[in-house]
Amino acid sequence: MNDVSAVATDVLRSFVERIERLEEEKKNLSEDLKDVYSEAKGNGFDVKILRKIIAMRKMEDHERQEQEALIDLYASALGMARAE
Amino acid sequence: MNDVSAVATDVLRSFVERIERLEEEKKNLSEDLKDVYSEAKGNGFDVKILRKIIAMRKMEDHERQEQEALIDLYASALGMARAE
Amino acid sequence: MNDVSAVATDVLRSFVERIERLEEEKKNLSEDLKDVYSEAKGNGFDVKILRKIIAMRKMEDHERQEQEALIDLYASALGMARAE
Amino acid sequence: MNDVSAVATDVLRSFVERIERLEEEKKNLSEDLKDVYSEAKGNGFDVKILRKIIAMRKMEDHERQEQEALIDLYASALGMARAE
DNA sequence: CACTGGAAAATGCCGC
DNA sequence: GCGGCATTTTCCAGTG
Repeated sequence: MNDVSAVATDVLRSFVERIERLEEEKKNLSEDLKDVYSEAKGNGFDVKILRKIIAMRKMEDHERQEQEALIDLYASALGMARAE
Repeated sequence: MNDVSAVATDVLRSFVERIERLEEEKKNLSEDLKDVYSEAKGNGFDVKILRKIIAMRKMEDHERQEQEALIDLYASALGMARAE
Repeated sequence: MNDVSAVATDVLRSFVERIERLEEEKKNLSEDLKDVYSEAKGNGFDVKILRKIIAMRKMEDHERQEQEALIDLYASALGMARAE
Repeated sequence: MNDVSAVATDVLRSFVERIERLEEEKKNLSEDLKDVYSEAKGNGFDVKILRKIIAMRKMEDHERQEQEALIDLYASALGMARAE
């Protein structure tokens, strides 16, 4: 194997390692999340409802951003119409 | 509000915060991952293939072989030529 | 509301309806597809593999071969044994 | 090839055909959708905004269903029988 | 012609 | 163990 591909191989290997490292961390966080839900369950909370609450809070956030985006969108659409 | 439900509310709030915190961290890692793939792309690697490689490494060898075998089986039943 | 915008409103409404109609039909087809896969599963077929087969058939031969070649290249650079 | 696998092959082939047929139909609908959006654009509508409107109508629908689901969820968590 | 955002598909997880 | 749901990942069309 020549030097060029040897270098590329090293770079590839490095990317693969970084990716696998990050995915490992993500997996750990997923497990932490599962644990927190379990703990909540152990404290008498209904996990399904808890998830729903989290989802709704996320959605409200998202919704707010959507509204903003829509306003921007209309604004630019009207701006473009005027420009032409 | 009585003491009992006040306590429950606090506990609930605490769970929600922990969950949202963890989800935030996961989201950050996902962005980091995206960045690494971008960087790899910038270095001339094919992201799609890279993802496939990562997936293959995740899979155990025998598992992968079983899957390949099944694909071959179905493919040959359908008269498909497989790439060598 | 004046005539011009009344007309535009009607036209808009008509587009929205046509779009939603088409999306509804698409959704129905997606459900049909799910059903067929379920039925295949009930007949002993491995759905995951079946999906892979369908994907392979969609891909042109040379395209598939190029992809396989790249995977081999990356895999061998990483010292991964490929299933034969 | 013996009779058993010959039969299985036929069944497999039949599933593959049904799936590909359905996917073909879906693809056609996607193209129809694209055409409608194009036509709307030709009539002076902003496609991006149009898509947003469609999405919002879908979301409002979805939202309503979510609310219903949440009520059911709380009701069942509290052990309340809901009217059927 | 690469990039972004949005649609579609696939995977994994949960309760039953 | 299976089906349904939610999340994640992949794909693709439109845009600059």
